[in-house]
Amino acid sequence: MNTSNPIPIAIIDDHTLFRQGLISLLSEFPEVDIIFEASDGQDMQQRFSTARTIPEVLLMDITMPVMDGFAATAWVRQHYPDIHVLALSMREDDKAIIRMLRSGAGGYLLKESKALELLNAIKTIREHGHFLNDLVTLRLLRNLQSNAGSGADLELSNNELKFLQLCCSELTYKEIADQMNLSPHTIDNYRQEIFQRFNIKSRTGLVLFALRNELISL
Amino acid sequence: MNTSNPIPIAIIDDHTLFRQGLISLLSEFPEVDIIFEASDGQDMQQRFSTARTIPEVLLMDITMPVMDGFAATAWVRQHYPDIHVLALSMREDDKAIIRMLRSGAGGYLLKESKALELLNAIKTIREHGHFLNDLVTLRLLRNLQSNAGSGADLELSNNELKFLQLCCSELTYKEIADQMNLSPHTIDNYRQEIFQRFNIKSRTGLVLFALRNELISL
DNA sequence: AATAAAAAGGTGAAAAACAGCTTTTGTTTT
DNA sequence: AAAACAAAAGCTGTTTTTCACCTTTTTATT
Repeated sequence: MNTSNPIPIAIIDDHTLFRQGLISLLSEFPEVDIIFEASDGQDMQQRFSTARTIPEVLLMDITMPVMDGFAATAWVRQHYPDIHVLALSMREDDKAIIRMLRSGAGGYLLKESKALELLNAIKTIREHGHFLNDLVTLRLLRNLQSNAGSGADLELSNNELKFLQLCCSELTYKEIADQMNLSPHTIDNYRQEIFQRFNIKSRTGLVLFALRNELISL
Repeated sequence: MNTSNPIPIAIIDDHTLFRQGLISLLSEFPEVDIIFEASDGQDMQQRFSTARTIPEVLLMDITMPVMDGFAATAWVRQHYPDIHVLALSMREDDKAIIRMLRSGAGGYLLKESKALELLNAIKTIREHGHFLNDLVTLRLLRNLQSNAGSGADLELSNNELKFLQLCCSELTYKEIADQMNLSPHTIDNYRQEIFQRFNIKSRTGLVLFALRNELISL
C-alpha cells in the first residue's frame, strides 16, 4: 500500500518561504501528496473543517503566532487520533522536544535535516505512528535521568516564587525581606531551602535558575 | 540585461531542509540561477575559493554554527565589494536587523515572506545594492531615535567580555580569576570598572546586564 | 494535643563590594 | 628617541552581603 497511493500530508508553519520551499521540494516525491498548508494552529483548524480529504501526517512547526505547535498538536491528536504529527523545528532544546512529544507528536525532526530523512520520517511515522531518531531518544533518556535524580518538578510556593523573582534584581536579601514584609531570616530560610532543593550554591545561581525556568522575563 | 541572463545567487543557511526547499522553489524562476549553497560562513568561504562563477547576490541566514551571518556578511563585503547580501532570517528584533545591516547587508527579509517578495528583493538588491522594506526602515528609524537618547553603545574588551560571561555562573571571582589566569585583583578592577561604567551595583546586576545585552545565552 | 510547616531569630566564616594606590605595557605625540 | 598618555594589571585594606548551621516561636492541620 505504500507504493500504491501517496501519503496525504499537511504543512503547518508560519514562515511562508519555508512552507513554499518545502512544498516545492516534496512535490518531487510521488510518495507524498500535500493536502493543505496552514500558517498556524488556528489556520489549520479551519483547513480541517473545509478540506475535502484529510491528511495522515502533519509536518508541524513549534513557534507560531496565535496558536503554536504544542496546542495545535494536542488539538489534532484529540480530534483526529489517527493523524500523526511530525514536529519540524529548528529548536533542539530538551524543553521543546519533550513538550512536543508530550503534546502527542510521534517524531521530531530538525529543519537542518535532509530531504530524504524527512521523507523517511514521514513514511515511518505513517506506518508505525512514531519516528524515533537519535535526537529524540537521547533527549527522552536525559529527561528521564534528570527527573529521576532530582525528583521534584519545580513546585514553588507563592512566596518562593516572589522571592526568586525579586532575586533577579540588585536588591539585597534584606531589601527583599522589606519588600515582602518578612524578616530577613525568613528570606534566608527560603534561600537555603531552594538552594538545597535545586542544588544551587549562590545568588547568581538563583538568577540563572529563575531565568532558565522562565520564572521571570528579561 | 535583467531579462537576458539570470542573476547568479548563493544560499547560506544551516538548515538543510530550508536550503533545499528554497532551491527547489527558486528553480522555478528563470530570473535566478543558484551558483552554490553553504551551511555556514566558513563553508561559504570554501565555496568561494572553488566556485567557477561568483554569485551577485547572497541569501544569508543569521544564526549559524561556526561562522554566523554577521561575520560571513562582513567577510564577503570586504573581499567581494560587488556582491550584495540579502539577509534572510526569522529574527525580527532590532538588534539582529541593525547588526546585519551594519555588517554590510543591503536588505533584510523575513522567512515568512512570500516567494515573489524574495524574487523582487533579489532583483532590487542586484540593481540598486539595497532593498528597503517597511521592516528595515522602521527599525532603522527606531534605532536612530533610541540611540539619540541613550548614546553609549557597550564597548567591551575581550577580557571584560569573558569576565562577564564567567560571571553568569556560580564561580566566585577568585575562581574566575583562576580560569582566566589572572590575579583576583585584576578581576576586581574589571568588576569595578564595569560597575561604574554601566551603573551596576552587584554581581546579580552583572548577570542581568550580560543577559539583557545577549552577551551570553542561557 | 500532636504534628507539620512557616516565620523569626542568632552566630561565624566566606565572598562580594568598595576605596585608594602603584607598576607595567603599549600607543600616540613631539 | 623621549615624553606623554591611556589602558591593563597588580596590590592592600575595610565594610557589607552572602552563606551555612542551628534554635525558637508562631501558625495552621489533623
